[in-house]
Amino acid sequence: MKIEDEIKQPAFKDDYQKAYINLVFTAGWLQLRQSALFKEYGLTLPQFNILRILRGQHPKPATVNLLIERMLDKTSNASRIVDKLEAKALVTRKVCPSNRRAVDIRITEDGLELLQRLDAVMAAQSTGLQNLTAQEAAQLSDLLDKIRD
Amino acid sequence: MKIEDEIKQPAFKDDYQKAYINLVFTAGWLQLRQSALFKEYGLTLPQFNILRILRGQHPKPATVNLLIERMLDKTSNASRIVDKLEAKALVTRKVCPSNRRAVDIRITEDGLELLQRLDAVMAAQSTGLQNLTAQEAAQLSDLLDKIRD
DNA sequence: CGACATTAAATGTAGGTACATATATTTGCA
DNA sequence: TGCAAATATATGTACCTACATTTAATGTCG
Repeated sequence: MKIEDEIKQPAFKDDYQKAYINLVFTAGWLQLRQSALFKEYGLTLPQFNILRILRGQHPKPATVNLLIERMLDKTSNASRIVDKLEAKALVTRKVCPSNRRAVDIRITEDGLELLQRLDAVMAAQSTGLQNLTAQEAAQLSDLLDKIRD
Repeated sequence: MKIEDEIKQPAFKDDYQKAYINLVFTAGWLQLRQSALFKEYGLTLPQFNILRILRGQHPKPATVNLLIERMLDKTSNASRIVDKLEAKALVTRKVCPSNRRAVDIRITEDGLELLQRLDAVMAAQSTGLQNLTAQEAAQLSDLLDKIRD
C-alpha cells in the first residue's frame, strides 16, 4: 500500500516530507511485525535484542554499559529491561569482581534455549526486507547513512 | 557516522540485516531530533502531530477516529494524547451532537498560535533529510513502499 | 591521605505504545 | 418494538522511552 493511503493523506508537500513520513511509518511497521513474532514467547522486542547481545558475548558477561552501546535505542533503560529478563530467569546479574560499580550480566541456559527456538521462527519468516534485492537493500542503507551525515 | 559504528557492531550478516537495522536506527534518530525541537514548547511528538491534524481540519472538528486514521502510529492512544492537549487548553473536546458516541475535537486559538510559532522553528531547521537530493528522497520512498508490499 | 570529580548502575517521573476490556450510543433486523 | 451486533471512545495494565536524579565505587591530584 502506498504511504498516501496508509495514513489517508492525499498528497505531501514534497519528496522530502513524503520520504520522512514513509521512513518513520515503515520502521514502525517493521518493528510491529517483528515483535508480533516474540509475543507468544513472552518477549518484547527490546528484551529480545538484549538477549541477542548477551548471546553474542556468551560465555563472557556484558555490563549495562555494553548493552547500551550496542542497542539501537541508546536512551532506553537497559537496567530495567534486564530486570524483566532476570525475573524470567533468562539472564543472571552479578556484581563485577574487578569493578564493583559494574554488573556482569550473562544469558542463562534457558535464555539460550529460548533464542534457539526463536531462530527457527525468524528463519521461517523473513525480516520483511525480502521484497528488496540485495542491491536495493544496500542502496537503502547508503541513503540512510547519508541522512545522518 | 556509519551504522556499524553507531551501534558498535563490526559487520552484519548481509545487506538485508544491515538495511533493516539502519532503517530502525535512522527513524529513531530523526524522531529524537524532531522531538527535541518541541520540547521547549512543552509538546511531545505525538501531541504535535495531532495538533497539526487538527489544524488541517480547522475550523471543522475531528473525531478520535479521524485522528487515528491519520496518525503514523495507529495503535497509539489518541484519546489520552488529546487528554494532555486538552489539559493545556490547546484543544477542546465536546460530544458530537449528531452522533453522541463520537467526540468533536477542535484546536483552540492557543493551539493555533503555538503551531504558528513552531512553523518558524521547523522552517529554520530542516527535516533532517536535506542531505539527500529530491531525487534520492523519492528513491528512498519507493524502496520503503516496496518493503511494505 | 583526602576532597572532589568521574563512572556505573539504579531509580523516579512523565508520557507513550500495544492490546484487552468496558461503557455508551446507534444501527440492523427478526 | 426490542434486542443483538456494531461503532466510538475511554480505561486498565504491562512495558517502554526520555531524561533527571540518586547511590555507590573508583580515579585523580593537590
